[in-house]
Amino acid sequence: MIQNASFDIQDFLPYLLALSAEETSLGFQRLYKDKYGMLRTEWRLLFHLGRYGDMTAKDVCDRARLHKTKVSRAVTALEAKQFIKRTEVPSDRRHALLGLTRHGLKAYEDLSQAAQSYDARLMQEFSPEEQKTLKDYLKRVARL
Amino acid sequence: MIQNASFDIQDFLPYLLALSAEETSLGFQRLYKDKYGMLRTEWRLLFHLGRYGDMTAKDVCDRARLHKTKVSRAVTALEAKQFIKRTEVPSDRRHALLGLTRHGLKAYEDLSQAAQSYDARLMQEFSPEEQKTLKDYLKRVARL
DNA sequence: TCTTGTTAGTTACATTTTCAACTAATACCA
DNA sequence: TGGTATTAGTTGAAAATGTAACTAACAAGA
Repeated sequence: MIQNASFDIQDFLPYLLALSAEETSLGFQRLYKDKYGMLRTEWRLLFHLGRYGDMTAKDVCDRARLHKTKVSRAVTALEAKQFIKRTEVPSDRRHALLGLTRHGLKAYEDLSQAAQSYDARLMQEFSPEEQKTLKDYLKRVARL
Repeated sequence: MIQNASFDIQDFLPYLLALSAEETSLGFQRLYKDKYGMLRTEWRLLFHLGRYGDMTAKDVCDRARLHKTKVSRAVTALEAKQFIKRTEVPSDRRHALLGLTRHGLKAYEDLSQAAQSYDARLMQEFSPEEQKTLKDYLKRVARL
């Protein structure tokens, strides 16, 4: 059925990454979406605060590679859901420090655990060496 | 600055894939978006028709793993831009065969070439063996 | 041939994302 | 001190996506 052998889209890295990302994100989405009513950006924000501690929205933008409007809306949403709180910084009232509430911490711990299991499930088809290789390569591609 | 060492989001496969996909798709997006005014789904449709020959929208859904509404809209858009034409199948008037116009074929050839160069550029940091390994692993993750 | 079920594709609507413009606070510098 | 430039974050409108309901054509059995 192959017509033009010039270049196969199935070997195009951005396409392979897009398909893989779609394939793997759907399963995890159910966890944070159905259970906590979160959006992808909200989950990322939660994880960054949980893992790396309090930081400003700007820090989240840089670390999580998210646009400021996305972060701004995620902050509003997670604040409304009582997962995070913001504390104004008196020395520079332009930004506010974001941190998890007790409730947010619980959600983070639960989702973090779930992510770990889900990751293990996804990776079970790969040997430990392969797992390390795959993730190392992806970090290089993502410039992490 | 690390607070909770339980599980690092940077090692979570869906997250790594999402970042890598975003990182690599942006560069290519400029090509099909700015030059041809195409959307991601439209580019995928074009590539599938160019590479694998004429097929119905349903075939595209299955092969390209796209939802039928996305494909339906991409078909309408690419038809309006004169990149593809549809031919009704008399034996079953429910579906129509999609194929590239001369204009669409030129766009496909151009973009296919651009994709190849872009892919090479992305992969140049990897040795030939590493390139093969990375893509093989991704195909396994994506269940291709 | 009716009627029930399935399939291909479209349309409508709600949700998300993106983009650009905006406000408010601070920094820099003549 | 005053004026301009930056920076953090918000808001609104437009574009894109996802979901579900819909139409039209065909299939298959009573």
